[in-house]
Amino acid sequence: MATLNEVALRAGVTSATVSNVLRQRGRVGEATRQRVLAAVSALGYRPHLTARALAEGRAPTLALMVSSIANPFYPEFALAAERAARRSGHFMIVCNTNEDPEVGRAYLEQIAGTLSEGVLVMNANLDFEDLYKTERRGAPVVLCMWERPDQPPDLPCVAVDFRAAGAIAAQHLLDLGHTRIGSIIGSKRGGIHAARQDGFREALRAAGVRHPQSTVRFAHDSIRGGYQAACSLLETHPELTAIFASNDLPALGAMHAAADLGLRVPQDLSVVGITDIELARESRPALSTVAVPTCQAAEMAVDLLRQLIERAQRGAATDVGVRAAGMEATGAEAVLATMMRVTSAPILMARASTAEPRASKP
Amino acid sequence: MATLNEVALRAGVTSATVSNVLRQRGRVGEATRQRVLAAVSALGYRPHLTARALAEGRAPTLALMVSSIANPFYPEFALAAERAARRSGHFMIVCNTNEDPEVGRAYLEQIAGTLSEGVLVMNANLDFEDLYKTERRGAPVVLCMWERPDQPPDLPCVAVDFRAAGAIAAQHLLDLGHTRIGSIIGSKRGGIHAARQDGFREALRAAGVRHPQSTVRFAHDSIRGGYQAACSLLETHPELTAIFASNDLPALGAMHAAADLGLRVPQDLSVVGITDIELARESRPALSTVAVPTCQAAEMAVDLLRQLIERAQRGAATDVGVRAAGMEATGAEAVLATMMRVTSAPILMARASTAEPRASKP
DNA sequence: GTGAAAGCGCTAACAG
DNA sequence: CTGTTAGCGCTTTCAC
Repeated sequence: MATLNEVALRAGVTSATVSNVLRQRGRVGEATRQRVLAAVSALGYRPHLTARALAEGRAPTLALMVSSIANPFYPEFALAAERAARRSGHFMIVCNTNEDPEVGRAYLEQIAGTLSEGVLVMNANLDFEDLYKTERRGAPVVLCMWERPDQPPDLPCVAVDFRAAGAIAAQHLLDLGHTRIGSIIGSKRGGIHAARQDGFREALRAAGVRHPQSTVRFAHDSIRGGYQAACSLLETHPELTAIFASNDLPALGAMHAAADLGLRVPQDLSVVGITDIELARESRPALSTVAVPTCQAAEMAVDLLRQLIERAQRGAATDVGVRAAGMEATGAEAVLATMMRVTSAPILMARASTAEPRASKP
Repeated sequence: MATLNEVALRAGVTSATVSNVLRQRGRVGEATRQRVLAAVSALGYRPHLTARALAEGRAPTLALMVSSIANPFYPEFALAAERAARRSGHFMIVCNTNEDPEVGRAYLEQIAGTLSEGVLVMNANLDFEDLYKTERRGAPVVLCMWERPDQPPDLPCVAVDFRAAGAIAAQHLLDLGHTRIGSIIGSKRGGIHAARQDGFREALRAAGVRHPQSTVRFAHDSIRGGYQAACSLLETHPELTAIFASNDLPALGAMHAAADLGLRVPQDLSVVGITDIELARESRPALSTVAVPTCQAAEMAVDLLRQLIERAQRGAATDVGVRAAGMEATGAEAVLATMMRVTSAPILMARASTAEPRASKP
């Protein structure tokens, strides 16, 4: 691998000049410019990214922390995030934490600020303390899918209004005429899907539809989890005409359960999910769901991160930027702490897994 | 971020000593060692990976080239590969080429040898010339899922015997008593799935079962592609009792098609795929398929890459290592060019999508 | 316009 | 045992 110096030697100039030519900086004589360019291509010179980053005082990558890239939701996000990162001149390192905060900490310790200029966090079960520490060390952190725009966290984030998503799902079922609806929440009670559950529940209440605790199941956020929860739900509550799942995977599982119990979807049972992962379009019947702007979120997250990085490099002593409504500017720290972007609203994707309830259902 | 020098200052030693302490190198007095360690934790020192890599003459990452991480097969592989990479002290950069050789080239140009020490290539539609060039520049390249152990490529690779996989799928169908079998190939004719098709076809021929061209469809390697191909197949050949798909996604699509055409799987139609992606276990009915050792392949690929990297660093002038059978050692170049590892054999996962054909089928 | 020089943070000889 | 000295390959003032 040819170095700058070798190129310089061959062109009869100094490495500074070659650097200037390559970076289109200052005024270099046209003649030398040509000589340099010739040498560059003759030697097949390519800049050494590691060396460049070190000299520039930056880091060449962004880190994406996920619990496991194998979760069907993440690859779509990762794809969009990587594209966006490339646009800002970064490569993307994928960090699978396997839901283990220790692993997450080890990653942050090692690469934040040294190999990665900033950190994107998908729901990876990280210790917030570790994230604060990372930030204090100078490596910006962005939470990629915050579920409560109404309650900004102490970290910059991109928020998706999942409460609205839950409400939209509920409204869809209500509009079809359902009144006996079960729900499957793909997290612990009060866990990550709480906002979705709240939105759903409130929409039902507003419509005067009962939704007793006994028709709610908390499940693992997977097809299998949804399957089990749905079986339990339908066994104890055969009168249900619809099931809401807080995520697409459990919704898919619920459809399987229905099939195994001899119920036809959507004639005997309607099923609706949230997210609109690719699989939702490919299932049989196609899953009705509330689409969340995944790609937009990824782009906004990377963009926010980029801005934070720029600010950090400029010394954090300058302007204010976007911040959460209702907050006073109490110094850069506080402003950073509540910086939030909100994606566009979730939208209903009515497909084949929902329909009007059959009047004849027992 | 504290630097080595700051730590040294505080401990009253020189940065070299701190480095020695941290890297457990040479003999450092216990007293100074303690002082250094104290300073390290007082300052919260963490080594700067970029600087370290530059000084050591290595690169801190491995690059994984995939066409799109959103392809359901890749995340499982990427997860295993990342784990393995961590073990060898590397972080993993994901490079989505979007099937575009230009994009792939741009990645290779930029990071191979400068930010990434080596390159893992999943079927990413890359230009082989670019890969050779990358290798010549000193960044080892490993093909991760070579489909023909019998025909080693000119690049180090991990091969999976997909021909055997095709044969196993065929044998499964034959054992069940099927004789009228259609096949869906998830690539172009003679394309990437050719070995799977060959293995399948030969097994049928060996058993004396006819498999005319008219019962073969080439399709896009996706659920949708499989769906369309299966519709076409079943429309023109209603007598078929089974369908073989060269990949799980098209197999899943074939199941959907059957459902839409009023055929029950497996009673009216058996479907078998290849790979055993997670989804295969979660489909209804669960897909019978031939499992391929994805994780093992990932680990072997990273391991092979690690060895190549080590060799490249030692100067490529030493030992010979594993190489394809029947090749003479004609210098390091030639040896490298034909280095291949073969994973353990694919195995049948007989699940619910296959059964004996109904005697009564028209 | 171009070169000389310092330095990014760390490692790796080699002296002492 | 510890310090000194050179870099790794590149960028970036600042003179000439």
